[in-house]
Amino acid sequence: MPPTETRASSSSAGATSAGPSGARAAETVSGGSDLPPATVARLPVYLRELNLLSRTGVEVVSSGALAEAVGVGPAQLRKDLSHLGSYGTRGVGYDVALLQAQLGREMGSAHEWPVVIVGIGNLGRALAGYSGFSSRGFHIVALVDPNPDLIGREINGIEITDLADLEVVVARTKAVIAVLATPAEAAQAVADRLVYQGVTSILNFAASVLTVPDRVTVRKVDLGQELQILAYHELRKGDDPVLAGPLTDAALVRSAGGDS
Amino acid sequence: MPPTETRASSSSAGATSAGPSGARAAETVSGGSDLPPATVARLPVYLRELNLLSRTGVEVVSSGALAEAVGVGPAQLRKDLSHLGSYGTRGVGYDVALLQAQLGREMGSAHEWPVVIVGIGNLGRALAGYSGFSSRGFHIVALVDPNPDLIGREINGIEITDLADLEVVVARTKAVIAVLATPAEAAQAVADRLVYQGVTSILNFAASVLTVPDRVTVRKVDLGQELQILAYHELRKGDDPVLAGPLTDAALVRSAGGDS
DNA sequence: GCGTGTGAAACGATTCACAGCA
DNA sequence: TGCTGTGAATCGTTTCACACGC
Repeated sequence: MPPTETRASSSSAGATSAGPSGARAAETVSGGSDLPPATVARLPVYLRELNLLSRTGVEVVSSGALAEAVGVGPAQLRKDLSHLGSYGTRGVGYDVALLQAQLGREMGSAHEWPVVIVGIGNLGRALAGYSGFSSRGFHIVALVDPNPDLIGREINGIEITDLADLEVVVARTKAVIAVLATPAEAAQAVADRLVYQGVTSILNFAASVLTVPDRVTVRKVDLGQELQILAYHELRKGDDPVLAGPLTDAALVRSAGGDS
Repeated sequence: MPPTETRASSSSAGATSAGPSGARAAETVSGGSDLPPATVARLPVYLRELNLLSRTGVEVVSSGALAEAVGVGPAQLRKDLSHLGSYGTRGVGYDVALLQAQLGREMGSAHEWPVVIVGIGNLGRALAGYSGFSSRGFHIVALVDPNPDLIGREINGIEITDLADLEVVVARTKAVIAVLATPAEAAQAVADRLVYQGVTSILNFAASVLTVPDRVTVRKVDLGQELQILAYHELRKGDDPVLAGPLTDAALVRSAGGDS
């Protein structure tokens, strides 16, 4: 019987933890540990806005102002921040620099994370040059692909390595975070090799479900899926059915609303 | 006073509806209308797997099998599907073709959605050629960018148009879905123009918060943010405190777990 | 028997509302 | 006075458990 594994799926779900087996991490004393996932997903947004504010010279923000800027409710922002401790001043607001520091610490902004990208197709190539990675402390240290036409070529000063050498590359660069931009069929096999080599976080752009051991965190980003969700909402907007819309016979009358 | 607007934020939240004003949609009788957002986010995944199954010749799936394949609990899958009606057979499972059809209808898979991409940088270029779009019914009908070096060039047979002509392009192509891959600073201005021109769904790759009228649905995908969330989890893994984190020499014995 | 469909319970996340402190 | 920090209320989602029909 194989050890505990989880399937990682939706674009908002990272999978880790929870092994029914031993583990039972010892509620470590130091920094307050795990925040609610929903909060974790928002912290980067707050952090980005704080960086922006501090660059503009703002020294203090109220929860109201910051919340407005990032598009959440003020109460939610306060609750989120309260999970990390009390870094605000009543009647005043939050010290931007302080909050920035605390938040950055929580998110590991100080670290320089080496990242390996596997699959240098359309998307992988774009990710290799994406400035949003490097600007947030992620260094692309290797590009990996099986295509002989690509191997040896450089993107942004990084040479593309043969997929056959994946193990070597991961070991050499000591990367624990990997980005998967391979075709769906290849994704699981690559993931297995990455994980075996010590990678514990995977950002998966392939449209397939990965099965990984519990200790590995996977986040899936499926661009096609995102558009499909938009299409879903499109379908039930404007009353004009797009013609070719076979269903939708009657009632899409927006607000049918004779009340009561 | 401008009409109701919402800020759209996290990668899992689409914003629409909810206007505190009138609306109050009348619980329309016909086809079961809006599904819970969490369900909507999963339907594309189910659909993809069903397509796969049907291509393999499978004719029936149980909730258990399908759930396993897409990485959710069987109960969740059944509840999700139950929102669209009863398309399964008790004691047997779901007819793949039928379910595929129903689900496809719900997600508008029959439609051919024209899509405009604004911002042909690294990412925009990749998205322009991304097969995951076209294969799911989304046709890239225009690429728009202000860079004179790009205007007139072609990607995948589509010519890049001047951002100045955005309105013309949207009008001509009748696109209601747009993809934003501009720098963060430009995103809001472009979004405003898109919305004014009749676009009602935006997939936003820019790392900034968009403010749009209520009727417009926005989904944000922030790739840097995704990595940051992974980094957060990385930070609280392996007990070895970081120290530039080479850890992993020892314990990666796949199943650390001497059971019990 | 077996697997769907579904109410009910459990859980988590968001919102409200207010006490407490600068 | 004003804004934070937080219990309590609300809302949505997931999970459980079982009745129903093939």
